[in-house]
Amino acid sequence: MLTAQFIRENRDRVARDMTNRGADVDLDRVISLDEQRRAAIQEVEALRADRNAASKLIGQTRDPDERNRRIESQREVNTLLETSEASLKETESALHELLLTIPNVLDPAVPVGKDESENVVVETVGEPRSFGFSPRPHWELGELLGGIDFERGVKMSGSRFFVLRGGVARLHRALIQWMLNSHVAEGFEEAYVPYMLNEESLIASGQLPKFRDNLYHDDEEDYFFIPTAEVALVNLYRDEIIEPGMLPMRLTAHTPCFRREKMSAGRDVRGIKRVHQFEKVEMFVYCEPGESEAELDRLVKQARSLPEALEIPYRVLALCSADVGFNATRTFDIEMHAPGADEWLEVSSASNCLDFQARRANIRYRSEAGGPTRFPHMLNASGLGLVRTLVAVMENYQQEDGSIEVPAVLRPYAGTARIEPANA
RNA sequence: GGAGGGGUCGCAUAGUGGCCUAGUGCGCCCGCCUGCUAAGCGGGUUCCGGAGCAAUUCGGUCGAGGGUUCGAAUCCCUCCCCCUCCGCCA
Repeated sequence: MLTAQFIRENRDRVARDMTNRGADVDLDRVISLDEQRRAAIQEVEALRADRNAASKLIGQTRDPDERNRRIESQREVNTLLETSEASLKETESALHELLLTIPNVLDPAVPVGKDESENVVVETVGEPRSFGFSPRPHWELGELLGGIDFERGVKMSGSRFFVLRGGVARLHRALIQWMLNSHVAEGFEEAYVPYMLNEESLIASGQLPKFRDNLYHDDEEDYFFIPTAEVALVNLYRDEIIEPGMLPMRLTAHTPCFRREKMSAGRDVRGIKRVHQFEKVEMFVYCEPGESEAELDRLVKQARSLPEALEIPYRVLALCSADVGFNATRTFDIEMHAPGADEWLEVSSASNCLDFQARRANIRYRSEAGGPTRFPHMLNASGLGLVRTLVAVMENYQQEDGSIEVPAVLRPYAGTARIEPANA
């Protein structure tokens, strides 16, 4: 989160960024609450200092009358203290709750725009494939191959659930394995993390309090299902001080992601591009503040190496001010081309969050033993999001008969070079 | 889920209402000494916040939150986590 102090000292910049994001934030209220808070702290602490001194004196007083007199007068002061403490607490929590709802500042390089249509394509690599026939969308391919079963997914769960079978399921799993190995080969440490986290963790990562509606929650145990591995990776070092020599720390994890997406029924309904449960391989970085810009470049480079290796056309977008997420200061998306439906599918989003999450999660680091503690910068990037990557592979590698050629890099994982229509 | 035991500074421990301004050892940091290293010697070392240009000073912090008290690491209540045994279980 942004601190009250930062907002006080950078009012104009913060106000401009909030406007460009389209976020309605009451900065005046932050500043006045912060003033109130600091005044209240001074009052409370002066009274507490009195009390401490008086108690000490009472402990040393031998004469019983004198002692009782002092206890009596301290009682009076204590009622004052109680009132002041209560009002300090109220002010502090009001300020804290407000600060938790304020998004990160924007990197000056972020293009200003009012919605996703103003995202900027910074690079397009490769030409959309041309076929000697009319390429099918993935839902047709899935049906033809017996590889994507929508009806049974809906039967056992509900709308926006699906089942993968046979070669398509293997291709899906192969992508995960291959992507994890690619990241590990580039120095990322693989991690396996819980899929259900407590409320504090979701606050630390920025999901709560604002985005409660997008999360699945177990009421009985008070666990939240992760909407992305990022949430778990942010919390790895929550309330810890990272020791010298550990940064930059680059991690990768494969997890399912659970999202309520109770948005507009009717949008992206066709196929499996927008579902409640999907797999994702995530990359995550903890680093020193001076390194985060370079780390963002590195993440984007690592993410785009995957469509490169798959030989699928893709493009890189710089998200505009209105589309950069709550936690991020700057974000690049990667979209792969899907020729069946002729559309660009978002398969990765790489963001620099600066120290925004580190402050929420109370994560600090030391660059040298005995040195001061500082907040590290944290970055995340999908590498890549499944289902959509699978869709892109299927649509790009489809053959006229509906079978799918397995991309060369995936063959060792999929154990086959071609996925044929089932039973036919 | 049941019964017991426990959570103190990076680690290990001491601490049963005021002498705790939380002691000691290890580790770590700075310095001294010594061809180098180790050892030795001296000093420092929880974390967070407020005020101040600063030296500094004040407050909070003994798993978390409440309570009792002039005063709580210490007493009481609730919750969380860990350990042992039992039950259940992929």
